[in-house]
Amino acid sequence: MLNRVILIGRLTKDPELRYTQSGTAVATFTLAVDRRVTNQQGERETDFIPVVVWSKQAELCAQYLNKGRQTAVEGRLQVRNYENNEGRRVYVTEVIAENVQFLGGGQGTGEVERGVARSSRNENPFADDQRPIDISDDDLPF
Amino acid sequence: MLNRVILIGRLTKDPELRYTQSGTAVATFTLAVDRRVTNQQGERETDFIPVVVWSKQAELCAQYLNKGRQTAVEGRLQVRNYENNEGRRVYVTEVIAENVQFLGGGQGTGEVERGVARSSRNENPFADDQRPIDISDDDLPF
Amino acid sequence: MLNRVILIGRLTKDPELRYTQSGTAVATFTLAVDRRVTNQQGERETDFIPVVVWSKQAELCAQYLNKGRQTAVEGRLQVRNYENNEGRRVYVTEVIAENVQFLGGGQGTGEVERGVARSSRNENPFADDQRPIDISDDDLPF
Amino acid sequence: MLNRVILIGRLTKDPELRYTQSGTAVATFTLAVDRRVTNQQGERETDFIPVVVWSKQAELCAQYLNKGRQTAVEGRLQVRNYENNEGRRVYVTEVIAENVQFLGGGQGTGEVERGVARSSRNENPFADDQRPIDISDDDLPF
DNA sequence: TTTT
DNA sequence: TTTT
Repeated sequence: MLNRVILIGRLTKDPELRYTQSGTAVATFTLAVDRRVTNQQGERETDFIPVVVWSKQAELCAQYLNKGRQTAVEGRLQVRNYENNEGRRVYVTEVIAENVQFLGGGQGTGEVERGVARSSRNENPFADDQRPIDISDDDLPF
Repeated sequence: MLNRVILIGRLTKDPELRYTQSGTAVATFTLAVDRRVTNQQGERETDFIPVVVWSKQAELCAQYLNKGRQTAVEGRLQVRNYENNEGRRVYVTEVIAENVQFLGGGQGTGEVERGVARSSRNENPFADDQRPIDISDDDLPF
Repeated sequence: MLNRVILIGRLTKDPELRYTQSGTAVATFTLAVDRRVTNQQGERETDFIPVVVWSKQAELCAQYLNKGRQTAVEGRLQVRNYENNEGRRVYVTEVIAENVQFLGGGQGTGEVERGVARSSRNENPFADDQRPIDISDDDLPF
Repeated sequence: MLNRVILIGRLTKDPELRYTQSGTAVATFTLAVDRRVTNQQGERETDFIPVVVWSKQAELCAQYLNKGRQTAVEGRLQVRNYENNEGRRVYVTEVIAENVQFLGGGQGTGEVERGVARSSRNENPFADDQRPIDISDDDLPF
């Protein structure tokens, strides 16, 4: 009925961009989100939260986001399940992003803003490669 | 840095109430949250989202919530991991509730509102039983 | 960049339904939202928050919501300003709803659930009256 | 019952820091939040949203935030009203911040991080001045 | 393993 | 499997 998630954190790696059979773009990345309070040992823990972005915005993420970049994500929680190769049902909880804001930088720190093309600085195999890979169109949220 | 989740859904079962070694109450339940859009087969899917509530509010949940009850939860996303008995690392994503609102029973099931004591109508083994069980105090979010 | 509001409260009156010149429906109502904490005098205060709903959902609100009904609203904060008849600039802050959930009547008032037609029980002049009135199409959020 | 606001925007000016009679710090500032969609004239409008921060966090805001700084605010909507000098009741809607995240910068863009003392670069009369001023302790949200 |  |  209502399902809303808002996160601000940093990417643990560059996003991965894939395409469904029907050609829809999907980007995935993990956000490291520090907890506000320290634990009983006085350490600040971090949650690592998987994020999925679809369509046009997936391509923008692949183009402008990279490891360490501070990012805000607004979306909803979704639970997928599948059978793993040992025949066990595995549950995966992800945030399906509806709005992604690229932070950290703004006034011009990041390479993004300084105009360095992303494809020139990393090994992302999807940068120039749009071949369809193994993601079901059933996972499309629209 | 910022981690906020807000859900409205219905409990799939009565909440389970447990106590850590140090005596802190923990309630757990699953919220069934319908998606707003239908899928490509025209069906409305549902996400089943695990919720954890601590302390005083855990006891209130055990007392007033029950299967089917419509409920709003405000909290944060947390990812725990542990090694299962096959030696595999399992990741569990849960919503740690900071605020739970008991809403109307919808079609009017709500025994809560009609004043029927919960302990008289179900088999919840924890209703009268506060013995400590196997939850680590390390999981305490405060 | 990011602007998200989520409220659960009760309508202080039946919603008002109007139409812009171009025929778009607009519903407005005020949500009474109790604060979670009491003030220094030990009283629980309430915020009265104006909500605006557009289009199809405006008509659903006019049809199904009424005074006292518990409701969840998800939307964004918007600040309008206009000059009043004394030539002073007045600022109006409203929540523009994107998603409205009709919740259970709580104490069991919910005529909605009991199937009593809304138009038969109130004086709302808009119930059978769709004449355009004075709302600018400039206020349309789309 | 539930009242949650999350904003990301930029400060229109440096924050103002004041103290209540009883010595509690209060910071106020306005966040400029761009709308995601353009209006019917193709322009991107901006909402200017007043934010109030209390206590320790108010002092941190006065110390580290300044005009133009990108900031995330999590809090709740509150509506105050008072009688103006013409005897009219005026309603003021503000976001009471519970969590403020200083963005834009991070890796060292901002003067904040480069260690330039705030008091040396602006005229804020409160920078070295903690005299109590006219804010009622009744407005304290705790 | 799921709620209405 | 993790970010600053």
